[in-house]
Amino acid sequence: MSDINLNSLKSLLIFKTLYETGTATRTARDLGITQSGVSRSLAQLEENIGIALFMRHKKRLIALPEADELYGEILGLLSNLENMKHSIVALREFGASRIRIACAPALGFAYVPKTIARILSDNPKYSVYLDIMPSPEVVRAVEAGYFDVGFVTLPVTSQALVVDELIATEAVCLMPRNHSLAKASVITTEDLKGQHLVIPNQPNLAADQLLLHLSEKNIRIAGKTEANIAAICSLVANGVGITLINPITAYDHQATRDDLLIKPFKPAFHYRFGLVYKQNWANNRLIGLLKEMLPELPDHLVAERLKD
Amino acid sequence: MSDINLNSLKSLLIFKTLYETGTATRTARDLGITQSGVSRSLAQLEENIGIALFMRHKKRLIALPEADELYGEILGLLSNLENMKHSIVALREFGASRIRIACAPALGFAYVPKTIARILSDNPKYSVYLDIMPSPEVVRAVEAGYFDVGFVTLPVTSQALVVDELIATEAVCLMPRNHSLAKASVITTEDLKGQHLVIPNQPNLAADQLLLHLSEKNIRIAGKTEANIAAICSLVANGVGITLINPITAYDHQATRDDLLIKPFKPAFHYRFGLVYKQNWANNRLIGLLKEMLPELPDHLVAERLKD
DNA sequence: TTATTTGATGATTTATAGTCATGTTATAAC
DNA sequence: GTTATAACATGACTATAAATCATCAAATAA
Repeated sequence: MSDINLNSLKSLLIFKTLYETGTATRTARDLGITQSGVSRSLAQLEENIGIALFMRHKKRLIALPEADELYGEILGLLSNLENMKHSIVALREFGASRIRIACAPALGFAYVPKTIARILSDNPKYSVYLDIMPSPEVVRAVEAGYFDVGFVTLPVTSQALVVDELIATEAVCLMPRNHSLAKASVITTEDLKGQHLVIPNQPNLAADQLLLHLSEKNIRIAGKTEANIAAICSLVANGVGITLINPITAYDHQATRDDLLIKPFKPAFHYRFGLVYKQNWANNRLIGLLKEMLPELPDHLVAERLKD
Repeated sequence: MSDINLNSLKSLLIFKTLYETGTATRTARDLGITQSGVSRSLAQLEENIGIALFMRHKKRLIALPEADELYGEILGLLSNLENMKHSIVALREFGASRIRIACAPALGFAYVPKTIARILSDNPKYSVYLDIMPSPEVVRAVEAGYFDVGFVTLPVTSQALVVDELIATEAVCLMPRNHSLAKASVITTEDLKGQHLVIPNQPNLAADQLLLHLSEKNIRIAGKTEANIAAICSLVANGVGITLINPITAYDHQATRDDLLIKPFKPAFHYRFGLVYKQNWANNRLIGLLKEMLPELPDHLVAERLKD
């Protein structure tokens, strides 16, 4: 008597139709059941919620004020339910349509946004949430469930996540168009002698390798500026110095300004980027799209072993 | 496969708990059912909506991205349902909690609003909708279902509605405090000779009776002003003339200004007010309250036969 | 290796929802 | 007044859906 049991939405639907049509017979016909079924359903609903909803007067069902109010409530609930059904259809059709992406800075400012834009132009239904953070934080955020997938600089060590390698490239040298090295076709470690270097302030495998290499070869640079990766290109363009940087970031920035030059660099410092996610996302359509829709890199930037 | 059958909310609740607890065993314990029931319910839900929600991996259930989204949807739906249950409990406790009241002007500006205020101060849960219109329109509006109850001037003829008589009073004479008749203790028809009368412009039994009576007795008045009942008292207070009016309106207005006098009038012109509503509201609690909570009238205003 | 935990499944029971046949009451038609 | 029609209720029955029991298989912890 006291606790309301609304597991069966059917009785609510029958009530709603009854309220709208006014007679049990008509309701039964509309819903494709029998009149006695409607009568029973109503009686049971009233018993269940402990409220008389219709007055039985001269063999007619007359809606009581309580029925008016319940009807209003039910309209809301049923429309909510209808929305959910639509969402389910969409889910079935397109799979999960929301993805939270954490992205390392190297890819986060243009490369991944470009990818997302491509996906969304084909499938406007998806919702995307994108944030940029250093690779180690990306890994932690995905492990913790704050994000669904992460773009990271490889290698990463995480036994909880699936790691797909996506891109392998070699560092390139970025310099102002009017730089003294502008005519060289390839830049080497030797060329850096006496130069001012601009390097990322985040721990960075390639930059570390470079500095180690310079010290091994006993090459002295004029000085260095450490900066956030988003600011490096601007520093270079303004003549602060030259930088060794992953080619994706380099091309992303060069595309928006004409005062920068990109040069190959020897020896090769490798950058590898990948996607990390939990096992349960393995067969997800959005993950698939993220991999498929990555912009092509200029051929000469792709490391040999990924070219096949 | 294609049409979604969500008659059973139970499966949604089981899914929700499963999503939250992470294991079917725990879910079963929490919900007081068996583990096999949970397993079956989930399998059936997935089959029903055509979406895999959990990945079965090493005898564990791992939520898929689709489950994340469905969970969000279900939270909304279930909170909606919870609200509805609360509404139902309130309905059971207090009956229908919304009432639409149509009211004749005589009672609509102060008497009924005062009643409503009393009811709401005791039971803030109720929602009230109040409108003012002439008695015949009140009757039609209630018959048509646009309003739940109506306060009307009696008599009314409607076989579709229940009519409860609430108040029987006699017309009183309202005049400015500085009027020449201000010293009389009782006003009679004779006293109206040569006076300017202010009367309601709506068809009105008492006013009609008065005019008939005056013409029968061959009493000539100086002139008359017909006005909306809401404006009559202001006209009187400003010296336009005197009026014969129902005592409720008279006292309502006199209470807010000190330049008006109320005098008994002979012979008696009766006013009767009543409540009209459809049969299905007969036992409604709000109707009962409306009757109970009417402000007391000063004793001398109540007609003899209602005094008991 | 053993004990424990987890989810899945066949067989069975239980509970629910609905039908059928019929009854009663009211209204409309003749 | 009689008859036909239409409304809702109800006892008895049935089909369907839901849950259980008992048991299995896989994984993990002791």
